[in-house]
Amino acid sequence: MNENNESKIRVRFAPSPTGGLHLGGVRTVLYNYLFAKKYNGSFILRIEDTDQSRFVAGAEEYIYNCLKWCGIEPDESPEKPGSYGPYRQSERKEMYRKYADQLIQNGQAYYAFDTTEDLEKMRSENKTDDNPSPQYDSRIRMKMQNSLVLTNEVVQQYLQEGKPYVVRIKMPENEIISFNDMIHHEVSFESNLVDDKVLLKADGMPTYHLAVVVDDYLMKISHAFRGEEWLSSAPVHILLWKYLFGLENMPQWAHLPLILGPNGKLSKRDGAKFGFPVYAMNWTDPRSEEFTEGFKEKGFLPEAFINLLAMLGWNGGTEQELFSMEELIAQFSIERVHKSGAKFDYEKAKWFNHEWIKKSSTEALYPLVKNLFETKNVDTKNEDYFKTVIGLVKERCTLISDFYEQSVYFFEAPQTLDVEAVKPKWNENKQSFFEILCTQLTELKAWDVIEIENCFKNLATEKTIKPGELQLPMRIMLVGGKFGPAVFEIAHLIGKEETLNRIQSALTKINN
RNA sequence: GCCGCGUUGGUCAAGAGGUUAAGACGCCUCCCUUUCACGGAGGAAUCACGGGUUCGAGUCCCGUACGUGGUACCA
Repeated sequence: MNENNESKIRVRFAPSPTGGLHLGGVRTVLYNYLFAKKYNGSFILRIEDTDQSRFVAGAEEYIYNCLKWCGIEPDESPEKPGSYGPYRQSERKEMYRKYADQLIQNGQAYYAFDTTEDLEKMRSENKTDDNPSPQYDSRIRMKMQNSLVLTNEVVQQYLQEGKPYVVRIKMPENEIISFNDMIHHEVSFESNLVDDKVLLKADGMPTYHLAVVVDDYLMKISHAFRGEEWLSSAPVHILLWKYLFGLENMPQWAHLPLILGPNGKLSKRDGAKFGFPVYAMNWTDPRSEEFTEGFKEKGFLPEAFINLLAMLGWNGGTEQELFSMEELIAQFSIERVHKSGAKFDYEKAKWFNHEWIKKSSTEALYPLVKNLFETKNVDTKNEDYFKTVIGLVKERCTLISDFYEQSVYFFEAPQTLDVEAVKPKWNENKQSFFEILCTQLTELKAWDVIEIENCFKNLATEKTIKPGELQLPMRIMLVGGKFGPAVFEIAHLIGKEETLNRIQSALTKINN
């Protein structure tokens, strides 16, 4: 970045509230946020709701919730206005028109009265194999119904009659429009190949193109990060900056590489198809009722989610892969953001979560796991006991939801036992071992790990069976399957009575 | 079609003219643990292709291929 420290760093994330917030969106927020925090700047959340037809109830609220979950608090937002409000574009509607008027007056934009039908007709008439999508550009604009073609009288008359119109930018001819992107560096376009984009819609709302420029100016945005899908429309924005506010005031652009799915741009359909979340949090479209799973509900820790997103397109240049938000803020640099898109790998994502679960304290995990067990209606006994269990099993949990199967047996006797794992090698001697074990354990004075283990091993020696051969059956009896921490540890925790009950009930099952 | 952007193992990636081309995920083998994990030791696997420039190219240039985005009164 430039060492121009004169003006304050101000960045923004500007989503349109039309549905779930996906991976790429969160990563854009993240990079914005990291950049702002690194340079002591401000991070602004602006809601780009200029398309009334795409309004979705609850979508804005949902965005706030996602950011909150991620641990990203905007410095300014519709909920927390700063001095550049309002922060919703729909509420700024009146601010855009004068800029559109200014452009028209300067001959840099014009009124266009073409109806949807006119446009369709133009497109179908000009459509050829070589040009499947004809643009409203310098070649055809003189054949349309606009203030470039119509006489001034007619234009005034239309305006007075209230005939619907849009304002289009008039792309200059034979110009090279170039700018310096923080990630892609020099990028250039030929003006002849860019169409006359609509700036102001018939309903008086600005399109993204006008709104983003005007708002970034008015909100004193210093650096503008957005997805690479915007790179193609950058020339329109550059021109608008030049016309309206001066290139010297334009924010520095950074077009972030896309996050790709298994085949192409990541979509919510990929998630359903390949079994991984795409949105930060659960989202149900209020109209279609279509449900899309979120990382949060899938069992991801926000720290892990942030970490894995940060690494998708950025790398500190060291071998470090696990970063907390603070570490990211300290080490993030836009220069190290990649140019190319990154394919999302769910396996790696789960690895990050696993690492973060291991890193997290029992204290931090407790409320999450407690909540999980509550939804499963399991009585988790007392808090200390629960926490001991969490500490014991956390290294074998990849997702928070794994805590259920990895530790239910500490609270309830297993519903099913993997008897097939013991039956083949079962015999009289082992049967007798466990029967005697029960009586010996009953008489055990102190119920601690060492005592239980000694009792178990001594008896095994007496019976001339290798303790190892008996530990697996014991485990199945207590846990139900071939997993979990040390058996004697489990026996100790669940208590004498429960241990004896489980052994006895398992014995009858094995003999059936 | 046209325009933009991109291309190091299956995936994420280090690399900024001279390296045995890091590391991580995943996979495989072994050790630890007579469970599952954790941990440890190994292994297979890569510079899209073709031309230049250079004593020397993954690194620079050109072309091709492929991928990806845009081509809306959506953002």
